[in-house]
Amino acid sequence: MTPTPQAPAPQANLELIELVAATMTAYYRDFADAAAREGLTPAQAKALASLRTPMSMRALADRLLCDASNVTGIIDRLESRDLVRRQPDEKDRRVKNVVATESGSQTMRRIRAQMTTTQAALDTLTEEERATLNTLLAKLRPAMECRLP
Amino acid sequence: MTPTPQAPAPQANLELIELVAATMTAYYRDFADAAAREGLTPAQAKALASLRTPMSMRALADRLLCDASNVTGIIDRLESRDLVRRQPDEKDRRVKNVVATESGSQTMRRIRAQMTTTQAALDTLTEEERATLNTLLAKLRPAMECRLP
DNA sequence: CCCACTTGCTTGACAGCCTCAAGCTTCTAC
DNA sequence: GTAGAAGCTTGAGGCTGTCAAGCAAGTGGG
Repeated sequence: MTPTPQAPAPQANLELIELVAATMTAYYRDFADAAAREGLTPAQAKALASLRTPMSMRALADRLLCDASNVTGIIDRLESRDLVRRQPDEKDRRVKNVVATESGSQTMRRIRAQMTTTQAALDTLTEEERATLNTLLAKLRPAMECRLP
Repeated sequence: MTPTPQAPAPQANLELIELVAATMTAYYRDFADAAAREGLTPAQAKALASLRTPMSMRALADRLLCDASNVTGIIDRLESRDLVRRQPDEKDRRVKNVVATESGSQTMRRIRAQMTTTQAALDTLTEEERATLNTLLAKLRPAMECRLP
């Protein structure tokens, strides 16, 4: 497959891609720092963040795009701190549903609140600019999340 | 500096932050997948990507925001594959400058070229939209990268 | 019913990432 | 010089990630 008929000059995207990379790196650092302040690793915080709603181990592994055995370890460590609980599923006794405890939810709220760099950066934009960015990212999202082989 | 006089309702940013998070996650996955196709871990690819220009171990550790001892291991593994070389510095004999080999540079170019999901996603935007996104991210960048304690 | 098969979760082995503390060599400044 | 700082490496130890193997529990065909 050749590139789209009138593909944008690849050159045109280079700077943009670099900007996306830089933004994402900064965002990740902000997230990791906030998690660390609560004594969580990025992977633990990511798992906890996914548990706004309860979820089986399997579903969590799919969401985090990693092996189920990896999730076992992460949830073990969260559970040993009472941030999360494993509940047997009623219908299928193989399944364990993971639920955030009240303490886990509070921790997650604190982490979100402590991502001050991202917040502050977004606040340097005008309201209109934020709206535009929102629109653009929303348009970008589906294609970004589409999963190739 | 306090936030702008009429700071945006925090509510206004919630969706935007979630979009940034989603975009960042997708971008990182694209990067990690492309690196994996070349047999590199994300950390190795990140280091290699930083070596467009040669750099001391110390400088690399600062750039990657991690401990110098960590960089030793990463560079060890890259060097054992001839993607990178340590060169003694002429002026300061404590320093080792890390240089990407030709093979290393080629590998990095292939990784960048294989980040097809990100490329394809950006191509769903019109030329004008890409320009706007570029402007917005460029404006966002300095505040995103500013390092708080 | 029973068998084979699949699915959900856990365990163990092993590699890589990451940090800290300790150590070596080489500057740098007094 | 000599003390201290700076650059790099090593070793210990925890976390993340993958794979292979195993157990328990659901599923479907004969």
